[in-house]
Parts: sequence; structure tokens; C-alpha cells
Amino acid sequence: MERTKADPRVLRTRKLIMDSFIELSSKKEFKDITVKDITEEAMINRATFYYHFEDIYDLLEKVLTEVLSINLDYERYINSQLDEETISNIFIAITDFQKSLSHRCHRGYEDTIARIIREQLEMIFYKLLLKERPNDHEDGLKMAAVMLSWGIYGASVEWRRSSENQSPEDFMKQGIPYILSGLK
Amino acid sequence: MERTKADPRVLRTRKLIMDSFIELSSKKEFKDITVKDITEEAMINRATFYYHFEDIYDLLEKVLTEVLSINLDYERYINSQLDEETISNIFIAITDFQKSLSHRCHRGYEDTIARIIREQLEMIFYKLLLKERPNDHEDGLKMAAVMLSWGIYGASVEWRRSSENQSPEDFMKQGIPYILSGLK
DNA sequence: GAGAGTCTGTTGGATATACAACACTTTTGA
DNA sequence: TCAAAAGTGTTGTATATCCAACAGACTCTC
Repeated sequence: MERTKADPRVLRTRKLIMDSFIELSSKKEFKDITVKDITEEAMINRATFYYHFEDIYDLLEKVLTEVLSINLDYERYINSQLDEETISNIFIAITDFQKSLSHRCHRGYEDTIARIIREQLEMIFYKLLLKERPNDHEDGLKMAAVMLSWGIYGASVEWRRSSENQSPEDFMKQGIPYILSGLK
Repeated sequence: MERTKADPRVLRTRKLIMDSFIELSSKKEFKDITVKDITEEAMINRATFYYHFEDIYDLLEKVLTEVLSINLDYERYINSQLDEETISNIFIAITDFQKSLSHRCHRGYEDTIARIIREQLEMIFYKLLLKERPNDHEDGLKMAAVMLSWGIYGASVEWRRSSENQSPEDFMKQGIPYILSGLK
């Protein structure tokens, strides 16, 4: 399992499975969705599911990663600085993602979701930092990316907890100066 | 080629190919559609196309048969008599089918289309007759089905030639008594 | 707590699909 | 008119998918 990405059969099958899972998620809670449900909806054999995913939790993780990655749309920032606007956009993408999940029911998987968000953030920040400071030491940049990802994630938790009425942009503005000054 | 209908891979692939062909037909004339176009749209390998269809004309024929068969919806008549209403419904399905084709461009394939229509009609009429007169001789019923199919097809040609303003129902009413009296 | 039913994860063998390469024909356009 | 490009149809090999069957885990019900 987990081989080449190129074979069209593989792409097709994975898309069928993921789309079916997303479709089912809009009708049932995660805990009530079985592998059989998914493969029947996707019209693929159950054995084929296990060729691509370890189990249903692996699928959940990959679907969430995929959806979040589309939300974040890294390509957008390829030519941007790690400035106030970029951070604000990333923050908005995160809060949007969390809002979209709150409609579905993933109770009990908050920690998985949190980890996925942080992993994606870390990767994006690392790429941006590397582009911006190619001469810095890798380990330092990695550590900065880790801290940024935790910081932004924490901010999103705080935003949901206390101030959903405030726009994410305004909320984030309060914290950004501290983040940016730490990076100077 | 042309094996079992049961394998889900086969059903999936054929549907992908047929849907792609229908989609392309709404954008281009038939003569401008290549096998490569179809397989790229369907995201299947070109060699796989030839596993299922002899060539693009074979595909055209099978797609038309499929579409017409859905239009005719034989199941509807399973419990009906071969009466005025049934014949009228069948006639309407045929004229609808021909109208839907007139938007697409199949110039040069009118004879193919005519044959497909007659084959489908013949099959339906044979089934209906067999159910209605199980004691008659098979060959006689087959001949009756052949004549009915040619008759109905001819009527649809005449309808298109002379009186598209008249509703197919009204048009058909004129001929039905002759058909039914022949069957008594 | 025993039995029936459903779900999971795995396996071996059968088959459909992908791919690359080929010779051939048709179209294109300079 | 010629050469390059594009399309057709075929083949051999690799691999993804299907299928049937299995053992084990889990619910549910009596």
C-alpha cells in the first residue's frame, strides 16, 4: 500500500473513496460510518480499500489533510512574504476549516484534527521561511515553523472559545505584531 | 472483448467512456471526435477503449442503443396490452429520441440510427406480442414485430417530414386503427 | 452465556486496466 | 509535393482491482 501517485487507476480509486467518505460524512456521524458503507457508495471492492488505506482512521486523516490543504492553498503564497496579510489569510483558512468541520460530527477526534492542522501549518511556514531566509540554519527555521504553527493553532482555539462574533481578521490583528517582531 | 456484464470495473469503464462520448457530442460534431478525445475525457487508457469497443462507430451504435432503450423504457409496458395507448407512448418516445438527435450532428449516420430504432422496436413488439399471444407460432409473431417496427419507424419519418407542428399523439391516432385491426 | 448477524482486516488467484512500443493511415501546413 | 504531426488499431508485460473465503472481534437477543 501507499505506492506511486501516477497510475490513473490509483488516482481514480482514491478519489472515489474520498468523495464517498465526504458524501457519507454529510449524512452520518463518523462513528456510524463503516468501511462497507464507503466501498459500496464508491462502487469499489472492500479489499481495494485496504490496498490504499490502513483503516478508516487513516482515511479520515488523509481526507482531512486533503481538504485542509485545498483550503490553505499554499500555491497562493509562493510569491508572498511572510507578512501580516499572509498570516491573516492562513488564519482565516484555518478558522474556515474548523467551521466546516463543526457541522460534521467528529467528536473524539479533536486531537487528530489539531495535529493535522499543525502539521500543515508547520510545512507551510517552513517553506515560506526557507524561501525568505535561505542562509539561516535549517534547524532554526524548523523550530520557528513549529512555534508558529502552535501559535496560530492556539489562536484559532482561543478565537473559537471566546470571540466567534469577532471576525478572524480583526482577532488576528492583535497577535500578529508579536509574531512578526519575533521573526525580525 | 464483449464478456461478462458483472465486473464492476467493466461497468465503470464503459460508463466513463459512454458519458464522455455523450459529453463531447454536445460540443463537437461526431466526425470531429477522436478516440483519443474520448479516452482523455474519460481518463482511461486508449488501449482499454479497444478492449470494449471495436471502434468509434461501434461506440456510437452502443450509445445510441443505450439512450434509446432508456427513452423507450420497456419495463413500463410489462403489464400493458399492445393497445392504442402503448403504441402512442412508443411513438412519442421515438420522436423524442429523434428530436434529441437533431440537436447533435450525426450527418451521414441516418441509416445507422434508423436501424437501431427499428431493432429496438422489433424487440419490444416481439416481447409484447409473445406475452399477449403465447400460443401463436414464433415465426408469425416475429414477422408481425418486424412489420410493426417498420411501420412505426416509417410513421416517425413521415411525421418529421410533413407535420412537426402536429403533436405526435394526434398524428399517430390516424394510423393506429389500421395497425390494431391488422392484429386482431 | 450461547448463538446469529455484522464488521474488520487479510489472503491467493483471476482478470481488467495501464503503459510503452509498434506499423500503418490520414491530416496538416509550408 | 513532401515531411511532420496526429490518429488508429494491436501487442506483451506489469500491476491495480475484483472476488470469494477466512478467522477474529463486536453487538444483539433470547
